[in-house]
Amino acid sequence: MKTEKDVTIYDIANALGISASTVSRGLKGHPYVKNELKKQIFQKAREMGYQQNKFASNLRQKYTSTLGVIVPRLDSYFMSTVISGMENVANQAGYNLIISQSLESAKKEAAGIFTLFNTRVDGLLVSLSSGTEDLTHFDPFFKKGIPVIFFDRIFEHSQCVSVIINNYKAGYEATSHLISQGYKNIVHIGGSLLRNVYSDRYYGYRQAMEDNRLPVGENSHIITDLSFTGGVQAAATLLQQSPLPDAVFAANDSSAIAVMSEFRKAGIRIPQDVGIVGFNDDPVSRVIEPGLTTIHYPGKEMGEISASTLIKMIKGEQQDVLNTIVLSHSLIIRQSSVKTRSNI
Amino acid sequence: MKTEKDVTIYDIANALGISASTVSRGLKGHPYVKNELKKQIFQKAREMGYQQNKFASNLRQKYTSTLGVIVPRLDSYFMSTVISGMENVANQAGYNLIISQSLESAKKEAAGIFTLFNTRVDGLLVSLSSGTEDLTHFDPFFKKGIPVIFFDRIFEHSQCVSVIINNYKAGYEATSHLISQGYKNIVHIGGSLLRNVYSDRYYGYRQAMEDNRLPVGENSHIITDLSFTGGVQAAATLLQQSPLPDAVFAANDSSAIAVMSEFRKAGIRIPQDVGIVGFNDDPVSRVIEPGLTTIHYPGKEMGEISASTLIKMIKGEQQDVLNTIVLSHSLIIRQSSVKTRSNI
DNA sequence: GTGAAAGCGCTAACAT
DNA sequence: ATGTTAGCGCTTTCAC
Repeated sequence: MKTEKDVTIYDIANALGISASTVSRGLKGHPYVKNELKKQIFQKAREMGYQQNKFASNLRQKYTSTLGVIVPRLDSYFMSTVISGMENVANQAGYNLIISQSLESAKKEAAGIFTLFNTRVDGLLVSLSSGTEDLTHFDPFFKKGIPVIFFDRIFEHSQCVSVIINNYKAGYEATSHLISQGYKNIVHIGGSLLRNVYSDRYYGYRQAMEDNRLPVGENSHIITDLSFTGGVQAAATLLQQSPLPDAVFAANDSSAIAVMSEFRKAGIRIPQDVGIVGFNDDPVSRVIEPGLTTIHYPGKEMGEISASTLIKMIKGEQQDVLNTIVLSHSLIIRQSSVKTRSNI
Repeated sequence: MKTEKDVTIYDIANALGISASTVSRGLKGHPYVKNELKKQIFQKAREMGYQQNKFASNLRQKYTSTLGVIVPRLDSYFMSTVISGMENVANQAGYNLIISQSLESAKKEAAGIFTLFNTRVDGLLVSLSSGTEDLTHFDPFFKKGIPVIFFDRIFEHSQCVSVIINNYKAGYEATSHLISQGYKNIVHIGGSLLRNVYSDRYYGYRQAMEDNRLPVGENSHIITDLSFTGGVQAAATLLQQSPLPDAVFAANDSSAIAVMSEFRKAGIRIPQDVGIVGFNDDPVSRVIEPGLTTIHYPGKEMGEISASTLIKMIKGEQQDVLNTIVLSHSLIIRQSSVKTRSNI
């Protein structure tokens, strides 16, 4: 596919009757090169259609100006906002983003990480797959001292910075809100407890229940893949319980909405009969009826902060003591969980 | 940041008492190397923590196994499914994806394209920004014969393959459906006519109106950025018209839903008073009430086909005559546009 | 200020 | 089947 030969700094040097090293220096604004000459070099470079060869440059310099990103899935609203935020920051700082997805498989994750390592990314931005059990596949990065940042779905590691929200608190707040509305028999629909995001939300839920002396039965916790379909199935399970739970706190909006939709089909009124709270503040949650109460989750900011922190680490501008960055979340109260007249 | 020296094929060669070229050949499964030796090489490589240096390899080979992607925005459901599809295919074929977004600005698009060119991507996957007026910023790619594929928001170009759906037909079908339901005063909310996706949908709409001898007034076409907010504004404009239109065909689901929501707030019944059709089949459209009639749009497949075609082109396996790939869409009829008893 | 020259690590022609 | 060797294009001492 590649045809014509590329213009190199040697070609420019020849055309100008100077040496390649001077061209190299001139092109990157080295102070030793006379301004006059610099201009000529730039001029000639443009004229000849010069394109710098990053491989050769990288080969010498040992860095790539590339950040690796690996996430469970690309096709969720939350993840796309995160990545959008990362792209903004990376781009402005002169970094490229190489993106891959694990599709929730630990194996695919390991393979992706390996590829990114071979691609010699300067740093890594990671949100773990639901199946990941340990961090051994990151060892090459740790050994080489290449910075790794975990965001959202993290794993505690002394060498890594984590960017998260306080999922425990969010889970606690969501549940407390339901309790304050008079709901008592509250069920939690969550994801794999291997992942901090889901275990924290779950324990937050439990704590809130306990603090209010509400019982948590063994049927009160359903673990799903948090897909819409998973939510439909969970709803079917719940509909067989008697008594029916009077509220559901789901660890994401998709499953919350699936449950809401199935319950309504079954003639259950939301929020009068059953209250529902989701998680993520997906745009769906504000247009659906009734509006879904949910936890707002700063995706774009999470992406921006993760990327900018990573870049600082790469440049050695980051203090080593930094370990965790916690972003603030907020409970967005809509109609799906409000029994009383008060409304927002 | 980079500390310890990397292990090279020379180190492996030394350790094994053989030459670097044999190691190189062994590592990539060259048939000339004895199986026995191959095993030793792999074994040693793993033992020493060898990591292949892609720069050096690329520098020699002149290709990068990297595909550049540039899209208007990353944070839409449609785009994230497209990219997810691309990532699947690229990854399986051993390609990396470098992704950047133009944020609908022609200037940012040009800058992104330039960076991708310098990064020496082997090929380009592009969906144009709404502001792009010509293709001059792609010239470096065309000149060098690097394959470019346009998907969704395309620009006709003899050297490029385009992957699209038939937006004209989709617009025609959406509008015809509304007409068949008895709606007559149908308004279209669309995007920039510079982009095929929006102009085609618009002309499809017009043609359907014309074929049914329905008038298209000058107020019948509102151009917005197709955001939710844009939809809210469009709704405000429409609410001032008298008579009120009795149906809206919007070029995406976000604005359709915004209009639906605003109209309902104003006491207008959907679909009895006003019928609404969107575009994209965003997951929202099936959970909202009433369900939104919309055009299903195969995002993931569009991504997969674009990527696999690009890879074929890079490898020279693609026939040159190929110019456009049209994927099929379908009209998903839900409640928002159905006046009669028939329902799906 | 500018030039000469030695690599960076890998690959591929050529030799054996 | 394996080794030798000459670059790929750039950066970076070290001279001058």
